[in-house]
Amino acid sequence: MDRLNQKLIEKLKKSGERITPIRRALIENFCNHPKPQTPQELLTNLEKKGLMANKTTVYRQLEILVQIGIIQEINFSDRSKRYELSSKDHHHHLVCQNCKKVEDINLDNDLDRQEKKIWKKNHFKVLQHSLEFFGLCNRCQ
Amino acid sequence: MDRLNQKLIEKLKKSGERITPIRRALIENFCNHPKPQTPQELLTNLEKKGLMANKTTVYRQLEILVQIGIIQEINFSDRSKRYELSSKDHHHHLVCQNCKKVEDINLDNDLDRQEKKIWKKNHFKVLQHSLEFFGLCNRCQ
DNA sequence: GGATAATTTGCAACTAAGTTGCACTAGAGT
DNA sequence: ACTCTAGTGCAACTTAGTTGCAAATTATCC
Ligand SMILES: [Mn+2]
Ligand SMILES: [Mn+2]
Ligand SMILES: [Zn+2]
Ligand SMILES: [Zn+2]
Repeated sequence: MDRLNQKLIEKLKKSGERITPIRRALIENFCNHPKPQTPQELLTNLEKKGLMANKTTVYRQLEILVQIGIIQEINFSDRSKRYELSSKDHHHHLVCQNCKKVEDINLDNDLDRQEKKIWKKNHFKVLQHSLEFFGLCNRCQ
Repeated sequence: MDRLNQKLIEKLKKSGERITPIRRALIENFCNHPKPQTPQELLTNLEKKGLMANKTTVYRQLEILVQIGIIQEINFSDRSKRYELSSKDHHHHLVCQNCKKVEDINLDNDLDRQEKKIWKKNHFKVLQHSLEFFGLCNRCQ
């Protein structure tokens, strides 16, 4: 966990970005929270750690961290986007509509096959996809 | 096309809703435009037909039409949600990132299988999912 | 057709997410 | 320590969507 933290800071540095308290805190936060977070939630979490950041800054940092590939954007069809550490294995989510718990799920081979089919059938070149499942977790049924 | 129109008006009426010019126009619009539209686009399209509607009204009608099941909400991860006629066969979309063209695509058996697997493995009851593909259409590659 | 009651509509004011320009601050290399 | 550039905060703005309420419209009953 702390190793990951260091590794990501290195990655930031190598991309030519400066290491600032806010960036450090954001990365640390992402390393410790597996659940995809909204900018608003991030802002609150930073405050809890005693760092009064500005929302403009958070939005700007999120954009940069996405570009570098440290985090990724996820869409749960609510008002605002969410962000989580980008993992090596591309995955999707099971979102409980009741308790809001989020589970990771991995079914990538299948999606790859789909995209190849799409290429053959529709001559459409898929560059990315979004897939999320909504329902009830084992506790909430 | 015109038959469909009538059928949907009937469905509205049976659900206890009144038939108003705006509702008529909205349904007609959905019948004639296959592409998923934003509330803003809908508003503009109604205006083109000479119907000056209010945005509040459009938002309220969209909510009702979704509840009745006449239209469905789609999320292309942009700023605003989109709406299209709900078809009998649940489907997904290929969205061209260049020309914004939208193609329908049907791969439901596979998703059903996935959801059964998810049930067995994670004990998560999937109630709905969102899946959209983004990339380049045959013309734009 | 006209009165009535309940829906629907429009308006204005509001919330919430996100963006922009600009002046000020603070990292990193010398 | 100095300098230059990148990062930050603030205020003002945009855009999507929501809410309360008064006025207009629809369906129903006579
Ligand atoms: Mn995840
Ligand atoms: Mn469609
Ligand atoms: Zn749950
Ligand atoms: Zn295209």
